[in-house]
Amino acid sequence: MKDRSYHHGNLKHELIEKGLEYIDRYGVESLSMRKLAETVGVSSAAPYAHFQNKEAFLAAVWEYITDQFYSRLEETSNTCTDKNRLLIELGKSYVLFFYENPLYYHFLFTRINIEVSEYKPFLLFEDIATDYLVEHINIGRDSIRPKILALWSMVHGLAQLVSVKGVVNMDNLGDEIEKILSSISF
Amino acid sequence: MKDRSYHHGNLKHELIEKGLEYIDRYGVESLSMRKLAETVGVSSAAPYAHFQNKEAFLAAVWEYITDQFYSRLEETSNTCTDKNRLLIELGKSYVLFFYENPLYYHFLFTRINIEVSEYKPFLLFEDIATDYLVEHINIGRDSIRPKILALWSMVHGLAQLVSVKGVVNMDNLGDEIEKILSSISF
DNA sequence: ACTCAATCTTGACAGTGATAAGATTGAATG
DNA sequence: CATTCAATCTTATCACTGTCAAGATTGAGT
Repeated sequence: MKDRSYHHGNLKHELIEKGLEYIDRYGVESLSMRKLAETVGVSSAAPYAHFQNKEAFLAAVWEYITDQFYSRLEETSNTCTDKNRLLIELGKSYVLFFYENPLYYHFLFTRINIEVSEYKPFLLFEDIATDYLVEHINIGRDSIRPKILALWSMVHGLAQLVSVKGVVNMDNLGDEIEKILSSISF
Repeated sequence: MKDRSYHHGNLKHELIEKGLEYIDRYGVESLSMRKLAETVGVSSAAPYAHFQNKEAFLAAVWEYITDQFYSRLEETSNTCTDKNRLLIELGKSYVLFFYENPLYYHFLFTRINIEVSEYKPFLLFEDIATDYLVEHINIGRDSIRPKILALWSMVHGLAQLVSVKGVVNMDNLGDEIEKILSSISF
């Protein structure tokens, strides 16, 4: 907590946290390394001791947010007692996470070339959805893939459409999402 | 076509076209007004005679791309003879448009605060989907809204997920999309 | 032929990402 | 405890960006 010392002591982590905060409020577009450095109380070149360049810094923030997203899904998965509602609850969490932080969606999914097999939140959703469908639908585990993708697309798309004005009634968003997700069948 | 004349003659339109081309190739992130001006063969401040600022310019490009998107959907709607396949074909066009121009999705849906009732491509999709469901499902026109949103979310989400590596088999993407879209029912 | 508004250029400003050179330090070593 | 050294931070600087004010150029209408 030595605010005035030459060595900040916790700069790397604080840059990520403050950067996250800034992105959440104003978006990536207007984030600058210099402003960020000043916010943290450090010279404009200091961040480059911890990150090769701005892109590398944003990548770090990207992983940070991804972890939050994953944790949210994981928590939902763990706390949901009614297995019949697991898929719906997971979908709700998926959508609500980005409704609560609209700028994250943009930031997470448009900057970096994601590979599905390496993106943990996707894999988690896929696993749970697969188990669910195997349990509730009478088809084999292999012919299930298109349904998984349909479901996933729906949740993923809804996560973004929710931030479009006028699409969904925002008053009781949870119910609204549930109504939409459960309006189709397999 | 007077390339060397003081007055360019067609600057505004050419800026939009070249800007579009650039975004398509490298993304919005790295687009600069100065480079663009140089590309077109004009001084760095010239664009500001036609656009208040960079944001206004990007807004113009945004409308330009939106028009293309809308035209694509409209054409599909007009040329599809089999009314039973209209919805599927529309969904395919929706997804394929962004597959062919992956950077457009990012550009269209993350910069500007869209209002549904003013976004023509959304309205078109909604109209067609509504007609289709009314025709094929035995429920009233009012209780149909959640299904529309589910369908739309799915198509919209798939449009983005398709650009994620490893999600869909790219060899015959059209069939793949159709398989996914038709794997659910209402 | 003249005028004028639209268009374009030049020159400047502050803010940006980034790098090189050097200053400061905490921690490990003797 | 003194010394060393690598990690960390500052300062100075670079090329580039968006944008504006001032003035130059021109085509279209009088």
